[in-house]
Amino acid sequence: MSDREDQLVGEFPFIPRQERAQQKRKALLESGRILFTTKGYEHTTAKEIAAHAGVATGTFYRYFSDKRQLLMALLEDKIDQFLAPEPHWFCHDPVSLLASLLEAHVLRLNHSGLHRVLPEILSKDLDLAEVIQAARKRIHAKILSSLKQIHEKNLTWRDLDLDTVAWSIMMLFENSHKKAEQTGEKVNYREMAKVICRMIFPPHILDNFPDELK
Amino acid sequence: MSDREDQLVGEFPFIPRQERAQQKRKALLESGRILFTTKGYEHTTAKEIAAHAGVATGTFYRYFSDKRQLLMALLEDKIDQFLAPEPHWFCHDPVSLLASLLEAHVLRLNHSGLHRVLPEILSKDLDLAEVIQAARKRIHAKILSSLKQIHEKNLTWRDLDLDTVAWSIMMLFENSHKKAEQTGEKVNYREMAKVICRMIFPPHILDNFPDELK
Amino acid sequence: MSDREDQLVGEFPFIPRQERAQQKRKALLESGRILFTTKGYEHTTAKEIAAHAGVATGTFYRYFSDKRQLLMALLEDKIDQFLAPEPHWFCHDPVSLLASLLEAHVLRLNHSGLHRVLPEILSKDLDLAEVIQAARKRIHAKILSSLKQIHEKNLTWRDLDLDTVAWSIMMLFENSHKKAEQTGEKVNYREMAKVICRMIFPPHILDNFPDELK
Amino acid sequence: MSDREDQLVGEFPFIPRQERAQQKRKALLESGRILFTTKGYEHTTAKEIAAHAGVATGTFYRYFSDKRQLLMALLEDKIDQFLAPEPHWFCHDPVSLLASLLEAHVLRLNHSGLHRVLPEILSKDLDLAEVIQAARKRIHAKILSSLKQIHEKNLTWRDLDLDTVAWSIMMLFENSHKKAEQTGEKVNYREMAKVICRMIFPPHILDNFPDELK
DNA sequence: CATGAATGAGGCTTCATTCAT
DNA sequence: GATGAATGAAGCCTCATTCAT
Repeated sequence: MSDREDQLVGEFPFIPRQERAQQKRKALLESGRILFTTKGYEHTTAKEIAAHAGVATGTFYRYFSDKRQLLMALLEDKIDQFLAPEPHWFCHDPVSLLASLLEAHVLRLNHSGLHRVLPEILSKDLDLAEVIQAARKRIHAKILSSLKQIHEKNLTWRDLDLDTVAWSIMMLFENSHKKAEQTGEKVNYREMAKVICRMIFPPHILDNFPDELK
Repeated sequence: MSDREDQLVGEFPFIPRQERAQQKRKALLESGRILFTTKGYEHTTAKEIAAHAGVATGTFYRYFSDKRQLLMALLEDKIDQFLAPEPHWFCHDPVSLLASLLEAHVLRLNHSGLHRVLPEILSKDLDLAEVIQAARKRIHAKILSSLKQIHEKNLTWRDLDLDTVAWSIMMLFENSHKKAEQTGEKVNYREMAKVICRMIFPPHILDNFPDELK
Repeated sequence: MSDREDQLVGEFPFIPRQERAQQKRKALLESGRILFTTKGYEHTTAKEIAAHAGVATGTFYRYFSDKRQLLMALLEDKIDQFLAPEPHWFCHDPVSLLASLLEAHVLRLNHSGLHRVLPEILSKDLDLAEVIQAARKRIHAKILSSLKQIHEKNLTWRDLDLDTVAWSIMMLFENSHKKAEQTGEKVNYREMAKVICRMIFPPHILDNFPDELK
Repeated sequence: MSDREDQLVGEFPFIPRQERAQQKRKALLESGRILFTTKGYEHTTAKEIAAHAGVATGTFYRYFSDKRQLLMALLEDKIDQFLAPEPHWFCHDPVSLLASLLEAHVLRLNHSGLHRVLPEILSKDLDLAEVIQAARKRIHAKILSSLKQIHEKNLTWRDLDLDTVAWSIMMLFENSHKKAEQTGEKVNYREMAKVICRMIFPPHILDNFPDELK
């Protein structure tokens, strides 16, 4: 933000270079996001992004070395969002917890829409594929460790294969947005959460979550 | 080589046009499949496919109107495979059933590899996206109907949301191949099957599947 | 050459693929040569060369990977021509010999005109610069060895620095075409040859070239 | 730094506009010279020159209408240097004279390095080509007139073609720097001078230059 | 005056598709 | 039918030059 913004109201609008530039950069990012998610990555050209952002083609290249770099900038720090959040089971009501996590996750996904671009690129961009792969492993490890904690407390099915459950949870999260896309209806996150919980907890635990975790 | 080649010696070599043509067509399809799954759809050119199939560029266009059509021909009748098979629960051992279904599913996927091409195209090819969507709905309906049958027989959790479970099963099937890709290890289909079964059946049913269904 | 060319005269003109292709390649080379020498290398675009050759832009890239490669193809085996020929002094009349060598050299240069393109590229294309440098050393060595032979026969100035003379001869050859360009008149090669001979031979040798060399 | 900076301490720093401007202009010229000679004219961008000179891109265009004009400013008054100096034969030792002229010439050339840029532009810039051409004619005329003077004094070969000799001298001067570039060694200017003198003077003159010219 | 962001024409190159042979 | 050369539209990117601040 400009130093001057907190000055007198009504002053002649002055936006310093950097901020203007940042605005253009942001406009380009936003245009890129919109076009990528609308038409697909390959079918979007740098020229189009620039035009959509209201700048000349050359301006695109002032801010991004190429289309890929713009995409990377869009994905930066967002990758983990596409996968799944780490659940914390220390909660008296895992169903509600998961339901809210799911909802938040789907909202995040749909906010940027970038998750729809990923599949298109992963087959061609091995670097990015590796990054995603690594992120998935990270998330998987986190979920696994969460599961271990409750498993040690005897809260789960006794013969639970934690690795498989963790992976299943991750998959259901990653694809949770597709349900709405498919049916056109609003997703019932609570029901999804119940299904997930059933994979983990025996009914007597679910029905009466132990007080010591509250 | 044609089946007819081992016919009478000295006979004028006669391979019906259609058969030769079909060979070329098949070669093109196979080359397309290999290159699409290897390098991605967009990054594969018609020329490359033709070269890989050992025919001229122009020949490609005799058999296929364009690259997209070749892909469609490849996908033809295969789309359902990418999604999930319809399970039949009338079986004394649902875990084994699902495990074998899962394994067969993953083998099918990896056999053609075409499921890796789909994500790349769906964002651009709305027609195909619709086809896939329709297929998914079909599969979903089938799984749902299967679930209904066992639900009516009181074999499942009483408060099961069949729709959500059907969808979850479908997602886990659709993505089952990713686990191997991620971990590099062989997938334990039995454990995955157990997880899925847990979503459906209460333990007492699972442990002792009723005889009347055998 | 086509198999059909030795067939009946008057047959429908059929030029096989390869030959046609070679014609296009030659047309592109010739167009490249003309445009390079006319407008300069940098100021000539691949598109222009293609247009001048009467083909589409893409055709250019079927025959040449880029502009540089076309130039290299033009220069191939011509580089030595731009420098200087190796004189053979075993001749009863070195002036006439040099005069004819000079004339032939200038004719060669002006035939292709490519020597005018070289200076433009040498500063940017270090690979080519090295090739030229090597060629110059080769020529220099040849001239030097020629000079040594006549020096050993006591035909030259006694205190001749052969290296410097060889180099001077090479420079005068390399630049001989510029005289015509500058004055607009026809060059008097004989006078130039006399000047060169003066650098090498004392007058009594020049006036009466020894018989044993005839 | 300005000459005025060492003036009175505490004085308001006053550097006249023109002087500052001249500093920038000089910096741009110097940066242009360095980059042109290093990377070639076409491969140097205005932005680069400005950056190298530590000014903004736009500033470049305040001082020079374009890249070409900067080059012209660099060449201004230097063109004659690239060609050859006018020798004055009224000297008791023409070899030494020419040797020192040659050395001075090569030093001048290498000082700016701009002679390496010329070839690149001549093919495209007909105006400059004409300027150079004119300069060459001027130099040629001067050398010719020098030669005439000594020719009239019977100091030269009797059958000297003055025009050709003048032109040869000019060529050897113009290209004298190349010898060092090629061999990597230091040039022996004296030997070069001897070669040139041999083109002009008969041995008895060279060995015993007449006193009346001293 | 200085700045450097913005412009957009223009060069390079690829590739889906056509078509003469 | 088969061939593969030819096409040219379209994408990528650079850079000389302008202009608002």
